[in-house]
Amino acid sequence: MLQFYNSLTRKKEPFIPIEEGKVKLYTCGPTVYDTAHIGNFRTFLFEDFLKRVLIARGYKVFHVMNITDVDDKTIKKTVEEGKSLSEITSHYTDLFNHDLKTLNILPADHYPAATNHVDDMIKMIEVLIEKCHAYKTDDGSVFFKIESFKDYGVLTHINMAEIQQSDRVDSDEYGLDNPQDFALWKAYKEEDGDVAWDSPWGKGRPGWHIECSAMSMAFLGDHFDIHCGGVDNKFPHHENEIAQSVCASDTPFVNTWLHSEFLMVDGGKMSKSLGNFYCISDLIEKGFAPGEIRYIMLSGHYRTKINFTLDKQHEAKASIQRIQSLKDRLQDLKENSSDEYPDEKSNYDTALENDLDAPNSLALFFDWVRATNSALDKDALSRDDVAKGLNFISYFNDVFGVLPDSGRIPQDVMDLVSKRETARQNKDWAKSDKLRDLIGSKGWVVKDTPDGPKLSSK
RNA sequence: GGCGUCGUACCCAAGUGGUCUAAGGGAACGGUUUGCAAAACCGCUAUUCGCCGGUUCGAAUCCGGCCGACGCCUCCA
Repeated sequence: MLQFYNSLTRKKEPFIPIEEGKVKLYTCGPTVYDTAHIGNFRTFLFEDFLKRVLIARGYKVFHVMNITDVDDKTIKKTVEEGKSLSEITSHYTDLFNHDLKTLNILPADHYPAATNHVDDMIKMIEVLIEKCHAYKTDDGSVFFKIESFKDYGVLTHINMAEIQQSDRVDSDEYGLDNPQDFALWKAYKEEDGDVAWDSPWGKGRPGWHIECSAMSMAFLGDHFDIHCGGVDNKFPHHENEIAQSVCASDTPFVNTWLHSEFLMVDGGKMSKSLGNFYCISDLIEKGFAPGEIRYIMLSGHYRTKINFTLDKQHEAKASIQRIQSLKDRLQDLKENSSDEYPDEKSNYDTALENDLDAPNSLALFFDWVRATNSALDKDALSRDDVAKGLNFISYFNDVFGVLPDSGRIPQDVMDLVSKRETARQNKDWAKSDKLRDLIGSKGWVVKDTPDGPKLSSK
């Protein structure tokens, strides 16, 4: 039984999709004003993991991830660089897509861009005004009236009365009924340049939260199964989404809210001034394999903070290689295929079904790895066990996606290996060792096994 | 100030009332194997779970206090 910790109820609860066998999933995507960093990707990788587990457990997943391509930050960038909004956003959207591919993240069914759904947002705002959940201010902006939604704060348990007294709220917005009311539509300002849409309230642009409500509704309907994001989006973003959506449609909005914790770097916040600010391309340049990045991000539970450090690459590499080398051993012995799995799969599944308990499922998987290696050493594995084992590794990798694609071995490396074999036959160990170093310098490791030399990439 | 998370070995990280003298991975060391390696396997590395009290027959797990780290509180995943 699949169970998730629902941020809304703050409890672990059985997952029951609205429509049997299908899951409608919405995940908050990037704001395309800059390159997404590894903190962003922790969340996207968590969502990928969730989706892969759902698929592995037999659900058909319909996944929508938005692209925020108009907001304060994108507009600011436009002004800074003297480019058009679409030039900026298409550039960073391309980079984002590239990183998704690099990290082997399963593509969503749709990546709607906010600017393509302004009409949907306007319609939704009109409904909210009609129902007296929103009001227009003198400058032509529209705000959501928090008071009008009695459940405001269900997600974050925020007490609006107290916040009002907080020093941190600077009321630079005039004409609001309540300083906490949030913008659905922002009236055009000089600094917006040519970024504007016509609306019943005049020229302007949508507020941030409304896009997710409008687009999730457009693709997934009023009421759907799972909505994910990083913890920092709980307030105000998701709280506001709930308010808008519920008030507009008069139906429940999302059944299960899942939030992933923050990524820390070197024990603290990632920041450019500390020099610990990394994007995916930075890590690839530093020699990280995509699978290693995935392993680091996925090996901690999604609801705990993980601390990213460069030296974790070593750990990830070693763990992945351990799995890969077992796979190679089994592959060499494979004689038949099978649809079955080792018995250990059942506990592994149970761990994943328990709120995506990746650390535990990894531990169980490595238990099996050791047991299987041990059996192989004693030559005690049947043909069926070999086939089942390969299935298990492939099933494991369907969810974690950390094993490297089996790369082709370059011809020059193959030649060096056969030269070395000749040297070894002649017991010319000095030459043999030299050749091994040379092969190593080309990025490959030779292992001498009773069945001859085996190559693996470093 | 409000809300919330966390503190387990050299490092990462499970476990949340008894089966815990605490999984799993990395690292170090010793051994088997190997021409030497690599990989693999075996052994070894916390009688103890930030500290102090309390509840209980029994706590890493519950309660209280303290110390420490981190996050959110209007646009940051």
